[in-house]
Amino acid sequence: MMGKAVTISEADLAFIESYDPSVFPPNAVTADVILLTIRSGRLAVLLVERDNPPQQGCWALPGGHLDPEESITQTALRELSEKTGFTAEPTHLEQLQTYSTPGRDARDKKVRVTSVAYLAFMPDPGTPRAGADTRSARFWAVDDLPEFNSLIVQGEGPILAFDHAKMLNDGLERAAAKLEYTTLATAFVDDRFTISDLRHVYEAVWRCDINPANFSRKVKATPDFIDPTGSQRATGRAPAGLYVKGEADIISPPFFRPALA
Amino acid sequence: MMGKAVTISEADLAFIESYDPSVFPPNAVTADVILLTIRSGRLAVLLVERDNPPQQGCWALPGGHLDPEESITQTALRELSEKTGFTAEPTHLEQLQTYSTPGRDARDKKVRVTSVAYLAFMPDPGTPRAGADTRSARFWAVDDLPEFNSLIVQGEGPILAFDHAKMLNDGLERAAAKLEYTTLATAFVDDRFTISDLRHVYEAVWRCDINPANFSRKVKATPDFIDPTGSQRATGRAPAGLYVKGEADIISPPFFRPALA
DNA sequence: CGAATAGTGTCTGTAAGACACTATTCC
DNA sequence: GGAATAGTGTCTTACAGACACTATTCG
Repeated sequence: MMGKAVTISEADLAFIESYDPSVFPPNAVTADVILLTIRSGRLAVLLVERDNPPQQGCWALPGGHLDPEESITQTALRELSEKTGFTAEPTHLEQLQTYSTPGRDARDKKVRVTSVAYLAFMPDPGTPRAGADTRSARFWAVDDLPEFNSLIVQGEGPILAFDHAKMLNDGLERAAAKLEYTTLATAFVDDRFTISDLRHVYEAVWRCDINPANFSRKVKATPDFIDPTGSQRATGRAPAGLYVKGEADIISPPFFRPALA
Repeated sequence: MMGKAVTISEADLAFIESYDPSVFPPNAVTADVILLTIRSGRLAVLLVERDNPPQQGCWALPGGHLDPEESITQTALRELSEKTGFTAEPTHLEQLQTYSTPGRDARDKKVRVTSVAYLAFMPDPGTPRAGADTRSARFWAVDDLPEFNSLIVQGEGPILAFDHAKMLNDGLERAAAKLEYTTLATAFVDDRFTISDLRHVYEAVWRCDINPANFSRKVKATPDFIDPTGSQRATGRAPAGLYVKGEADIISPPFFRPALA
């Protein structure tokens, strides 16, 4: 559903003319992107190594400031492209949550920094190149990141800047939840894929094993989840059918992930 | 899980000293609250009639500007209290989404206005009183609001300001979805409630009839959803057991709402 | 051949939903 | 008594998950 276009009345035009925005305190608004992909069967997230203060040398989610004429979603896409050199857009992008706790960014001492986090999925886009303000950029397997709620030991993994560990955690939970009732697993695989490819997405995001027989049957029984192409992929041990994403965005009944261990 | 507390290094302190926030364009950040309750068995939302431009005379979600020292969640609670006179806090408050499309607020001509929408639930708190900048404040039954995606005819219902119709729509969808897999229906009823009370919440939010027999059995079979108090309420036709909310926040397996008609 | 993968058949346990039926209270 | 509400019993259907089994390809 679209919002109704806002028309500006004459009374409002007059008001705006005389409106003084400086009566309200200044704010900075940024967008940060949690870009997830599957590499070597493992769930991985894109991080950039900061080349400037604050938190110079820490690893952070790619992101940056909202420009005046762009939507915050456009900010997310622009920063992702600028910081990583990727030309392809993610196959899925959704807003996750907004983080605005006072003190989350050291710059809060001068201006309040509110960040809108985005969650993005795409098939493995290859190796990023470091962009503006970044020392390096790479995918990290989520399993290789330090436990978010334990002490971080130098050298064992990247140190995450700001509250990005919390953002990432929220994003991983959202991703796992969304695979239950949507067809978003297809956002992680190439245009044409096998049912095994799709199952590997579920296994990576949910961190569990899934029975191939039951999964195959369930995917094929869900209306408009996947459409057969008729062709087969013969690179594996046995030939497997190739499919494309179907029309459905919501799957009903849902796929349930196993209860947490 | 908590985010790691951010400690500020000496390098960052020096950086912050010299940091000039005016290199980034100015922004306004606001919080708007979608407060839902059940009145006379119908789902209702709190709206305030604007007494100042822009969109003077339109109905809007209660909300306002982020103060420098508060979290955006605190902004939501403060504005709700200021605009309606309610002293009790909602029994549930969660962040919904952030709205930042250029042009969503006429003040965008001077300063970009980004709004963080919150979704709140509580038992019927009675009649609000209009606060600062508001001509009046009242609950509207959601069914009595004009269709969001049709032309709004003057006099048939409140005209919603800004993109608040879209926010409300997103909030209603979130509320309906959350009743499926959480125990949040209890946030709409008093401390002690009957199973019928709880069923009426589901019926109002999902806008459907639910079989009382199956609902009763399912609620009682879900571990830690509700705890019996031992006492009974005798105001209805037949005595009904009184319950309080149990420990669980998530229900598994979920309650499914009927497929959309 | 043996190992690995793709996929079918079949069985079991759980749960949603339909509905008949009983019990209690108010009018 | 009659109407409305609270709650139990029971039956049917659907589906998740377990697992045996077949088919195909690669080494």
